[in-house]
Amino acid sequence: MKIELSFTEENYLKAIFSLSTIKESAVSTNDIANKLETKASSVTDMIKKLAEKKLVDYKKYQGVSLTKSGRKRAVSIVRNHRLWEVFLFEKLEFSWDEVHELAEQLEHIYSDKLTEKLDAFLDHPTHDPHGDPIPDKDGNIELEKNHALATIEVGITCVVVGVRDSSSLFLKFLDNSKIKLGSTLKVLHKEDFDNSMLVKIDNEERSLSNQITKNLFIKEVE
Amino acid sequence: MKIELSFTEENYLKAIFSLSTIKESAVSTNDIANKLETKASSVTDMIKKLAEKKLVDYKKYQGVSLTKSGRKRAVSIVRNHRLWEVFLFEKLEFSWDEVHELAEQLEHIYSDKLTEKLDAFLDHPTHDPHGDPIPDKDGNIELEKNHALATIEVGITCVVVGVRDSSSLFLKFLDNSKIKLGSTLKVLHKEDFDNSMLVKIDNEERSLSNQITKNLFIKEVE
DNA sequence: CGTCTAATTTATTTGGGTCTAAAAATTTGT
DNA sequence: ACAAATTTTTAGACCCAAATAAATTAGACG
Ligand SMILES: [Mn+2]
Ligand SMILES: [Mn+2]
Ligand SMILES: [Mn+2]
Ligand SMILES: [Mn+2]
Repeated sequence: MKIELSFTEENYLKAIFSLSTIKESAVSTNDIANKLETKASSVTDMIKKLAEKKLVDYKKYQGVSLTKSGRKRAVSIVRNHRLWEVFLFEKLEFSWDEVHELAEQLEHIYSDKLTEKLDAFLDHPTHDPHGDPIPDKDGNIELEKNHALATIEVGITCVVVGVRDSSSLFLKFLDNSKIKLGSTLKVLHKEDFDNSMLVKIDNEERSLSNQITKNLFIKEVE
Repeated sequence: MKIELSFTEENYLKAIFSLSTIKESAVSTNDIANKLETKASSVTDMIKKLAEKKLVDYKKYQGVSLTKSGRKRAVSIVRNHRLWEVFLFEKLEFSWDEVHELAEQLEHIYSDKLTEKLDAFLDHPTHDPHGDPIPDKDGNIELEKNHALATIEVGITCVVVGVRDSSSLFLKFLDNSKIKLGSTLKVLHKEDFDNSMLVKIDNEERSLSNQITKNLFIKEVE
């Protein structure tokens, strides 16, 4: 019922999906090569294969975009990935910087039934441990125009809802800084010189570099 | 720290392990070929690769046996497999005839940490849903000289502790027959003609063919 | 038009796994 | 003990997925 794809093919679909949510237009060969750390020529090859299988629309030199079924497949991999991350984080008590790597493996174990059972077992979570939304069974994914902490005005209070950078390094830094999803923080000052920010968190004043504030997604609270 | 092996290499190790628990001596090329549904020549090829990697001891024409490290690896795959089966069966509520296929995939996701976390989450189970023993972290595995129901004398009462055949067909048959691990049954009669057996189960008399009694592991109760 | 950049083609490579057919070693049966 | 049968190993080839370097081409744009 669901065509067999290799891990690599699935990873290409995921990459194209993720790139096409950033810029709305067709995705370029180079961008994909870049993301997957491979060469443009390899990407062209793979794109042809995926086009054969009707997973992408492809016109030479015009970039590539997912078809209905390609998008569906990509989203289901993302759903799988994020559900496994929740499982690893909540049930097995892995830390949020460890889950991604394992989920990269687990996401390819494809079985609709497994995914749905897992989803039910986890009580239909809506977000993964990094604050990213989990697509529903039908492939609908909440597209939240996240704003980064960096964009917030002085005086506003907000709560952390996600991270842009899920690298182990950044996540560990946040752990050490006692910043996690749900943490409340108030912007006290923005430093024009280096774009760093002074915030109050846990009744403590802390300076966060632009590198950090760019990568923290927040929601304002009234 | 743990050498990378392909799925196929791991499956060969598992096959050799499983065959060498049956007959104590070195395992023959043909037996492996048979088990993995491949050709003897392919097996020889693979054995050489595994010997290179010091996972098996191999002398031409003398069959093959696992080295310490080969055995360790094989056992850890089996451990992984059976823990995932428990997870799928107990937590996700898959039926016992569905879990094996998925576990064949999941067993290859190798991460010591994942295995140990899973083990703890499941509360250190000792047996999988088919009654097979789960090796411990150090690779010790209970070798129970299982006897089949077929070998039991008339008049004895016993309890089902495992199955030899884990095929979906057999397991579904058992489900339909309301026979499961822990079921108690008493042998009323053995039919010499076709080796079938008359048993009392759930206060009901039932005739079980030799095909069935050969594949049910039991423990006598006093 | 000419030039630059991005994309594609082509020809090869690498790695993993398998197979057939023929040769060699071992086992079996008398 | 020896020929026949069986098992195992070799040698050579094939196939597939994926990647690459190098050469070529298309598009964009001043
Ligand atoms: Mn992730
Ligand atoms: Mn995530
Ligand atoms: Mn199994
Ligand atoms: Mn089992």
